[in-house]
Amino acid sequence: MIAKVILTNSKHILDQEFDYKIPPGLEPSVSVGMRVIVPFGIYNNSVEALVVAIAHTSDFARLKPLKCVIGTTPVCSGELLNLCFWMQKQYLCSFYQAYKLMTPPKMALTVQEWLVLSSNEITEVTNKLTPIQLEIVNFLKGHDNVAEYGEVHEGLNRPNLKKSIYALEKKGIIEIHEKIDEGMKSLKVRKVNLAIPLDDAYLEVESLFNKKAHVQANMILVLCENPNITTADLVMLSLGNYSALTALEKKGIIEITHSEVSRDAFDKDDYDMTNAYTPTNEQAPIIDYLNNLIDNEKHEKILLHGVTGSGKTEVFLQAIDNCINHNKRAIMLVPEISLTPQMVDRFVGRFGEKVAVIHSGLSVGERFDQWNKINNGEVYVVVGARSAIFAPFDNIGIIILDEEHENSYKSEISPRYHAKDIAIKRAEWNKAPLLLASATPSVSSYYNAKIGKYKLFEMRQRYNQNSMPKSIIVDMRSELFDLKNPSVISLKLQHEILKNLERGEKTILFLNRRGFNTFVSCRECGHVIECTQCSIPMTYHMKENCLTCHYCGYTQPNVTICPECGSKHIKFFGTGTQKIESELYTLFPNIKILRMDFDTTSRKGGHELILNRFKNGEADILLGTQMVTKGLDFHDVTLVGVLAADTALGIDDFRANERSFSLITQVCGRAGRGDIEGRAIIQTYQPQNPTIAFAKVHDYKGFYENEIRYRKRLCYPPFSDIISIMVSGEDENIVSTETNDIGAFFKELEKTDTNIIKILGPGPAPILKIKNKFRYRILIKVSDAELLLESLHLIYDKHNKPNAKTNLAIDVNPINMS
DNA sequence: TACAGTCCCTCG
DNA sequence: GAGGGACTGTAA
Repeated sequence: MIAKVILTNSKHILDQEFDYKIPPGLEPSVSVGMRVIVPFGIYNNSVEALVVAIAHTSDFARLKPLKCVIGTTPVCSGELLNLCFWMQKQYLCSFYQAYKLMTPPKMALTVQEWLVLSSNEITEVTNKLTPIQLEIVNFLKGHDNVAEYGEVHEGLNRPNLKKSIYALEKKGIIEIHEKIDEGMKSLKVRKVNLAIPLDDAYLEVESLFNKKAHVQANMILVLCENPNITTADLVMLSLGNYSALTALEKKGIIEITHSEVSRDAFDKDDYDMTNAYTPTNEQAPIIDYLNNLIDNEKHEKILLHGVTGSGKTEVFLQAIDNCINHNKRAIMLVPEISLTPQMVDRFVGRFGEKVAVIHSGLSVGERFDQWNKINNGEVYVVVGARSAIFAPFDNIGIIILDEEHENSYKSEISPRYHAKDIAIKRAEWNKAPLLLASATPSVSSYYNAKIGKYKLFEMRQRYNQNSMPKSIIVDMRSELFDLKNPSVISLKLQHEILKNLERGEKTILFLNRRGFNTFVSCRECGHVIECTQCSIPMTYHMKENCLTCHYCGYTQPNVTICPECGSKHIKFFGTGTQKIESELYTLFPNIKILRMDFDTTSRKGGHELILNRFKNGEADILLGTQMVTKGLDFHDVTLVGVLAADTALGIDDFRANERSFSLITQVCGRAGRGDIEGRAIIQTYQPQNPTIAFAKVHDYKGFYENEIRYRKRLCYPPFSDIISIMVSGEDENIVSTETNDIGAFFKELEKTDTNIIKILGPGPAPILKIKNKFRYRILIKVSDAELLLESLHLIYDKHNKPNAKTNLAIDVNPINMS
């Protein structure tokens, strides 16, 4: 039998299949989707690989036998394997890149090479060694004749080092040993129990005390009261030590067992179980419809458009419950920023141990254990952000994407996939319904529902019949000139905040910019301080008195003189969350504010901490960036302020309107979830802008009709696909030339290919430089991206060579156009 | 002449 | 990605 494998070692990204003989003894244990170690290359180095097929014949005459199998079960099901191949084609990435998404981090084996000097009597041959070989021998002599390859490489820093090392091995001067490290493993603990009956144990204690072996005696006493505890706990509780422990084990009084424990992502004891409630008139038909699809194993795409607070989550919970009853699995995707403790509470509260939660706050170990639980079928539901769509389930009953319009579902690194597209594939293959839900569906999804590709459900009423918050638009243009208010907080908003303070109600304020000032410039020469590595203005952070680049994180001390002209007249422009915070303290001296942005939440659990403090009434105002717009459900929040509704409108992107509408609607939806009616103040410099006007009255349909006309007229998605081809690299000339080459290819193709609607560029990207890499780009608007894939693969293969000085990124329907 | 560096191809 | 072979460059 022959195994077709693909190397899954980051050092061998070969992206092709290799055939290996399966030694007869291993035949029963090798199957598709399993990890194996194969001998690779002329020296038969051990390399990890994944079995992607098993065949009877091979086109190659001399096959090597594979060395061994890793683990006992496949890490990749047939479905996920197919998904890897599909992604490889669709997203122009390597098999390895796709495979990495489906397995937990740090799972890969590491192979170390140890060099051992085999004899000291090398004086005769020493003369015949080349200088490099001599250096290696001397290095080993200085390290007790043994060193790891990496050490030698670092210590000598010579090119072609391996060549000389293998030459030395051939001469018999050194030996090369491989040491294979297994990577992440399950956490093991040692637990202690009595090996003899309890009565005998007390007799032992007595005799031990008589022998003055107090430590051992105490340890047994503690163990009698606390059976099955860990060795560490026993030593700690009994003030004992490990030598006494081994002594007791040798005497046969206690026994030590090794067991695996799961690194639990959440403590189940902290959650109260909740029960399903009777669905409302709007929820019931959707739940019935989904259950019917689940019962009959029928794939369908459903769009659920439900206003904020309409009880979408209960629909998810009941459909998932039905899946579990059918012994099927469910994937529940939420955007990372709405993966709040509140959200997790509801799922864990309903399904308890049947849920695995995957989020960015998990440690590598926790992630590994969660993945294993899913792969072993121990859990039924996965709740997680984008990458949770690759959960290794093989009997999926439903896939749900909450907030389906969210940008975070699109990966911005290769493979540049959209979780929605993966979800569609997996739902189709599993004959399961796919539920897309949002209060502000993406224009493309709503269009698909309108033309009948998706089944549409709408929920117009808030749960408990609460009304939508009443919104007021404040024209910020008149604020400074007519009302002489220099603050970025309008008089109207100040008034409403005061009202809330008096009544003891809570307020959420949203501003999509962190830091104190958003850019710093010289009043005399107009020079704007930019990041040294990116072509991006630096943001001023007052607390640290420094300038930070929000693209690469580069931080430098604040400037007092212009680095360009030496002038002392430096001015700070633009408003960030820090500035609002300090203005609020000036306006309302006794106010309590919690600021939630990247700067205050970057520590582990920071997000959770702030929300808990707000929940416990420790603040009057929650002020923050996008993080405050999603999924928060606080009943005593009655006022929401959008400080600058037009920040997202100015962006040069066809999705600017869509983004603004959704952001404003979502944040306003945080108000009035309790019994008191909510209010929303929307501050803008463009009060006549239709997007803001539609958002004010929560009119999604009006917004959609307006937007889809604009998209159709200018032939933007969903009426076309946009493909971005980005070349980046440290040398601007090389990057530019390469981009022009690719541009020429498509310009030529455009003459005959009717699929191509328009080509923009080649030219520099709007942000020319990020992290010292220059970026040039070509944008191609096509009727159907699928039809251009073949040409894209041609370009990708030609321009994506290893060791190239440039990097090529092809992105279909990118989220970020800068 | 002997070693070092470079290009290119292959790895099953 | 890494190694080998073929080839080229360079110091003696």
